[in-house]
Amino acid sequence: MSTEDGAKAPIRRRERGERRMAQIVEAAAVVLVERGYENANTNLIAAQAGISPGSLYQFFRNKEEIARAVARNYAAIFAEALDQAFLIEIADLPVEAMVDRIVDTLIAVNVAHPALRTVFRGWDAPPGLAEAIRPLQEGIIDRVTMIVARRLPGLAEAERRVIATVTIEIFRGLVPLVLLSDTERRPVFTRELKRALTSYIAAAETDAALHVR
Amino acid sequence: MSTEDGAKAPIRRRERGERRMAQIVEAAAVVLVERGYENANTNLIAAQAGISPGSLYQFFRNKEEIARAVARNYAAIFAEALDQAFLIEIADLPVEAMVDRIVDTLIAVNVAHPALRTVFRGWDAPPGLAEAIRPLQEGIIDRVTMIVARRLPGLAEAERRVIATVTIEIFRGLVPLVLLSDTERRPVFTRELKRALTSYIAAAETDAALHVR
DNA sequence: GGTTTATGCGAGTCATAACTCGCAAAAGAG
DNA sequence: CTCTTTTGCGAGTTATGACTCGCATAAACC
Repeated sequence: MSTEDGAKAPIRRRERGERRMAQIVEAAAVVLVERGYENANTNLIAAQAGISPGSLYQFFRNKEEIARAVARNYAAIFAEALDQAFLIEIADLPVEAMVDRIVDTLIAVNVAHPALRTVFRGWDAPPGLAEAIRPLQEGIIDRVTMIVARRLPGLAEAERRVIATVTIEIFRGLVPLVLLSDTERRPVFTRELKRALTSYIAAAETDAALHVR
Repeated sequence: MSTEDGAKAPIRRRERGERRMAQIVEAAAVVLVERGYENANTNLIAAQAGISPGSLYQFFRNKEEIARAVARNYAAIFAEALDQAFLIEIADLPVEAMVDRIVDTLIAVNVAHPALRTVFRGWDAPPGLAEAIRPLQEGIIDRVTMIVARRLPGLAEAERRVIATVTIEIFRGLVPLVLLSDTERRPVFTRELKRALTSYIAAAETDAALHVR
C-alpha cells in the first residue's frame, strides 16, 4: 500500500523510471546479498546501479523500501516456481516420484537465482520485512498440507500441518548443503535430500495408516 | 590466544576484573541475542551490565571482541552438552533409542540456554566470528561420522561424512521448530524431529546394506 | 603511609552513512 | 518552441554509535 503510490505527488510519467527502478532493485540485490542489510550502504547500491546516491531517493523513500522491493521481486520469482512444482495431480504419484519432481523444480530455481536463498534466509531483517515474507511461507505450508491431506485423508488437520511444516523445514535445512556444494557433490546431496524427505513422508504415512487402522 | 593476554601490559590483578568480564559477557549476550550484532550498540551493552561505556574497553578491545567472548562462552556450554550426548557406546543402541537419547540431551541444553540457538544461527557475523565457530561444527561432524562408521562399517569414509552431515542439518533445521513452539506443541515437534532422524538413518542403513551385500 | 596498577567514569571525538537540497538536463504535452 | 514534470546529480547536513581521554578511586605491594 505505501509502496505503490506516493502521498502528495502521484508521479505521472513512468516509462524510463520503471526501468531505472528495476535496475536499482537488481543492483541492490547484488549488494544486499553479498554484504547483508546492515553492512550494505546506499552509496554502494547507487554506485552498483551506476547512478548518483541522490537518484535512489527519486524512486525509493529509504533504504528499507529498497530492500522490500528486492524481497518482493524474489518472492514473485519463487511463487512462480511453487506454482510449477505443486500441481495438484502430483499428490497422486508414488512418494519417490513426487519428491523427485518437487525437489528438482525447486532446486533448479535456487540454482538459477542464487540470491533467493540469501534473501529468505541469512538476512538481518529490516524490522518489517520478515513479516512481509510470512504470507509466502504460509502459502507453502498450505500447499504441502493439501498434498498431505490428499495422501492421508484420515489424518486430523492439525497433524497434517505438523507433517507439512516438518517436511518443509527438512527441505529448507538441506537446501544450503546442495547449493553450497561444488558440482560433483551436488548430485550426492540432492539424492540425500530426496532420501530424507521420502523416508520421512513414508514413515509418517505408514505410522498414520497403523494408527487409523 | 590473543584474548588471553594483552600485548604490552600483561594486566596483573584479575580477581574483580574476571567477575566484571563475566558480567559484561552475560549482559552482552542478552543484548546481542535480542538485537543482533549490528543493531546492538556498546552503550546499551554497558547499560545492561550496569557500567559506563568507557569501562567496557578496560576489558575488551572492541565490540567484535565482546561478541567473540560471548560466542566462546556458548561454544563451551555446547561442547559440554555434546560430550554428554555422544558417549561412544551409544552407537550400539537400536536407532530409535540412540536418536532418543541424543535428541533429548541436545534439546535440553537448548531449552536451558535459549541464546545458544541465536548465537550459532540467526546472527549477522562479525567477519571473523563465523570461522571461530567452524571447528565446533567440524567436531560435531566427526562425532556423528564415527557413530555412522560404527553402525555401517562397510561404507566409504566420504559416504559416511555425507550421511553425518545430512543428519546434522536435519537436526539443525528442525530445532527452531521445537524451541519456538509453545509447551503443548513442543512434544509433538520433538517426536517428529526424532521420526525424521530415525527414518533417514534407517533408510541410509538399509540402503547401504543392500548395496554392499 | 606511599607508590603503583587495575578499575571506573562519562563527556567528547571522529568516522560513517542515511538522507536532503538546490540546481541542471531531458522528456512529454500543448 | 514553451511549459511542466520527471529524472539526475553530488556536495552538504545530521544522527548515530564505536571508541578515546583525562581524571578519580580502590586495591595490592612495599
